Amino acid sequence: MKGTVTVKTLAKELNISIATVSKALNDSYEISLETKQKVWDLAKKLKYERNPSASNLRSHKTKTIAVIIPEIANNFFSLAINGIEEIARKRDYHVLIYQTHENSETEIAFTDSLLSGRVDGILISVSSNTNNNEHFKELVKKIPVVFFDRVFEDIDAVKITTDDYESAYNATCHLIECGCKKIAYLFALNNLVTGKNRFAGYQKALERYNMIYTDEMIVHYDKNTSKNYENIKAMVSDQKPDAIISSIEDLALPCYYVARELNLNIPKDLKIISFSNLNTAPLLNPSLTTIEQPAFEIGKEAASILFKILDKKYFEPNENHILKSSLIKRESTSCG
Amino acid sequence: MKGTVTVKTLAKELNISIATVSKALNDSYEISLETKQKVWDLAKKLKYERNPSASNLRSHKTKTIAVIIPEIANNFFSLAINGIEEIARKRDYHVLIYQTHENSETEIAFTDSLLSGRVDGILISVSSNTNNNEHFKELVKKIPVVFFDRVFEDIDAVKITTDDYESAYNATCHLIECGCKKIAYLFALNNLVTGKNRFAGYQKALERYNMIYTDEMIVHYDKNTSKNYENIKAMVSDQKPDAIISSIEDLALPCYYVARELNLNIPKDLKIISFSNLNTAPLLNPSLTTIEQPAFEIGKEAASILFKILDKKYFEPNENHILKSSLIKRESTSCG
DNA sequence: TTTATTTACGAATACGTTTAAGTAAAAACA
DNA sequence: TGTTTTTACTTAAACGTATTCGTAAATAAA
Repeated sequence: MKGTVTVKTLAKELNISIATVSKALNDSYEISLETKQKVWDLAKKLKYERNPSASNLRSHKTKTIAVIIPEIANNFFSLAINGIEEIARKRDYHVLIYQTHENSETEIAFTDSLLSGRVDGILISVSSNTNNNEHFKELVKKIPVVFFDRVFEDIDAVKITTDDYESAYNATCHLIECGCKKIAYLFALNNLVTGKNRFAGYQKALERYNMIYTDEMIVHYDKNTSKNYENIKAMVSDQKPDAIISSIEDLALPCYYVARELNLNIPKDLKIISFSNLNTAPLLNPSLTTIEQPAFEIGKEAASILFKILDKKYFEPNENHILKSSLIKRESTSCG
Repeated sequence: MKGTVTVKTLAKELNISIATVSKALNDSYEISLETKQKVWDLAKKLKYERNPSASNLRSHKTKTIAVIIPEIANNFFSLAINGIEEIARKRDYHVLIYQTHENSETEIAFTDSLLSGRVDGILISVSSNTNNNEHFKELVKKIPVVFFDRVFEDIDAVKITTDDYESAYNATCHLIECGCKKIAYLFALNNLVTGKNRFAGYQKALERYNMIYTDEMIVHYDKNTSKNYENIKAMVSDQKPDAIISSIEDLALPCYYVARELNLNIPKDLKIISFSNLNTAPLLNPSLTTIEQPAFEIGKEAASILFKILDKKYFEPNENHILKSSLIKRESTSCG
């Protein structure tokens, strides 16, 4: 690259050594303020930008973090990235994005490739059909990793989650208190604590009110979008539940279509409640009762913790930070 | 880093030079298949991962692109990133994300910092209050850049846009044909061709039907969300339009709230149409007529073109690729 | 056979930065 | 005064890879 301005350029121009220039740029105590100022001024004038590759190679710091998520085109994850980006920005860190599309192999390929020293740390929300946590157990030994929202239980790393159990429990109670007798459940993330806790909260609430569920009332998430629609439709037709709890946003919207198709009135014939960060929830027809996760805050928290680890100011890897979700009651569960 | 496996490790193990190892890893014709195979096998066995910093430093190729957008938590942009990521994935490229939050200075800081050789190319959808295209004129001389959706007219670079003029024209005609007599316009992106074209399409349609608009019927986008709501409400109260065209999604939802507040029935009293990629548009109350941009395809196209440029297989920088949006008519504009 | 060409590799250097180690001069101390 | 310490720099060696150039052996051409 001709014309590139490097430390050499600055050094030659100022008649000092490149070491001095480098140290001045890094605001080292070894350099006099006078010299630093000269270097900074010239650097600004010549629009010097430190070559990140050279810097990384020497210092082993990349000022880059990776975010691995299932899907970016999802309200929850894009809000989380928003939070992550905000924190990264303050620290002048760069953010790499990787989408797994819920594919476990892709996920492994990403994490493996990130071990080459491309990033300082990783934020990950694991793919729903990952059941191999052995791989992650190895990963966390090699590079700082913070898990958020979709996490494993027995991994020696910091995890940021929401109160999945409690919020599912509360949501179910809300339905029961509205008089629902048969509450179906749309099950997703079943091999992650996230999904397990949500389901457990649902179960516990039923138990408390001496209610039961059968396997026929549970619809499991399918990668195939139209399959999901079909499965929900079949379940609703067969079982005729008077309420549905959806453990993820993607399964809530099909419910609306199913209700229309089967001529069921929401909330009269069928009440719906879903984990969701849809900002149009209040405007839906009818407006959707949601369990809203603090997605932005989760992102911020995850990134903050990661940076604390990178700063070596944090030494409790096996900790679970739990943020509170909020149940926002709307028309889709209005009583009577 | 102790224990890191480098070319040196492989070379020592196989009793060959590091040059040979490096060439073998890059599948050079200079190396015999036999040797290559030995290197590949050992690399796999030892889980060798090429150090990207060292590689970049030497080769000046980063296998990384940057995406600069106003907001990630926006359906259009997250879908676009999705498309970009898909293409990048196929090429084993890494994707850095930067959010400007519609701040022009942030935008300039990002692009400047990216000139340090951190990325091979840039995809950008410019911030709405950027009116300084001089900066971008300089930028495109220094690094491959592809603009998408939010673009400038007179920049010597490839631009990927949608048929903003035509789709705004068609949308306006649709309203007029429904009998609307007074069509208000929510104006955004006014210093970009994108915004200008949309407005021009609106104007042209009115003109064709010998209709007029006054400045009072135009609401300009404000950074402040609640201001937007207030401005729209004031305009609707004062002007009593029978239809609104919103040039961006963010201004469409406030219309729903305003209509509720003012007790106006959509579509009877007020028809609404908006540029939008909301996947809940069909489920809103009432469902929203949208001009839907092929966001995913725009991302794919932008990334594809960027890679062609990086491959030196593309030499028409000043070209505008126009993809078609689709007008999806729903209840918010239903006639009679 | 001799000569020219091809094949397969190695030595050495450069990419731009950081940093350990060394040093002269200035300042502080005895 | 001489001695130690501090200040402000410089020298030189890395970090891990890619690449130019050189070369010995193998093959082809004469």
